[in-house]
Amino acid sequence: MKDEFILIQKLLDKHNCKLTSQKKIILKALIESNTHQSIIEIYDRIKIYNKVGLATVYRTLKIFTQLGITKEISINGVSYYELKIYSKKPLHIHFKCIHCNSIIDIDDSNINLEFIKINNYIEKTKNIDINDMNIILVGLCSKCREDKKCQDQSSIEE
Amino acid sequence: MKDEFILIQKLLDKHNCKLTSQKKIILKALIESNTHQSIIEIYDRIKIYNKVGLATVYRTLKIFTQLGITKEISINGVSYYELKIYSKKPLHIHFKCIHCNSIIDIDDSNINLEFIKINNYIEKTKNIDINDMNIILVGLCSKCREDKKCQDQSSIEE
DNA sequence: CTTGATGCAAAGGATTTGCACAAAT
DNA sequence: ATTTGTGCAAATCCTTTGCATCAAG
Repeated sequence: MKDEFILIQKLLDKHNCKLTSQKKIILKALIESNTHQSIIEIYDRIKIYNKVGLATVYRTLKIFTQLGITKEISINGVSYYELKIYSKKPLHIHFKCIHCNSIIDIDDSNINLEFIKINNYIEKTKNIDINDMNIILVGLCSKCREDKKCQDQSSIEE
Repeated sequence: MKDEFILIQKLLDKHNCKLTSQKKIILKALIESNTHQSIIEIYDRIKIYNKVGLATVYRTLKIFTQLGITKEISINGVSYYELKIYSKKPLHIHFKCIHCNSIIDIDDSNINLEFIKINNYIEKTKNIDINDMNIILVGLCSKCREDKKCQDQSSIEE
């Protein structure tokens, strides 16, 4: 754990930010979870054992995102955050099921490779710099897809 | 214009929705603009000549999006809408400049083709149905990129 | 003792909702 | 008449901000 904080410490230092106990608590929550979390989820999780204000969670994750420590994804007007540094899945896309509303990570090195290629192509042809890529697929997850199949089946049988 | 409303009329009928004068006004605003617009932008645009409430714009675009008439994209907690049916660029991605905050459409048939391939691959390997794809790239647009270059240049010269 | 960080409560902006009324079959 | 849509204002949800206080060099 200590090791992981060194780079973050440096990043914060560079921007005159202090690695306070609250920031450590929030970082811990990010490290412990291996997926995106909303502010409220993070807040509810840490407030049980620690005294941290909601506003601090908002402020901290905003700073973390500016420094590239976390990544922010916005779905239906709500922001979710996940660790970017040290992540086992640094580039991954999200899938939102229209039926059960769950948000699933899709992490596949073949896909990631394709996206990197596309990004390079866009950067060259459009003369822009791309720092980040947010992809959200929307559709039916495998579970709801099965459920729906069964449902359709039974309505035919009626 | 009339022709374009027939399919929409049918879609609305199927869901027991009426194609009211307000819905026509909003549709017109969507057709006239060839890019994404926020609710407020649409509202401000139409309220000059027509009496339409803000809530109606919200309600209408929610229905339109459910029926697949419009597409919703959410950036920084704000929803933007664009016509999906009859669109000249049915599949396109958005780019947000971190410097000037402008949101630019990127429409390129090569890119679109690649995305379709990736979608097919994901559908097969992950056993899901994909209805929609939201892609937002974040970075520096060509203009700000140039501005920054000049700035860096001058700071070197100092 | 100065600078930045925090917690709280209040304010803000985007969106939704309750309700009485209007429109259209 | 019945159903659906509308405008308005109030309510709601997520997020930001002002301010007094706290923590640390």
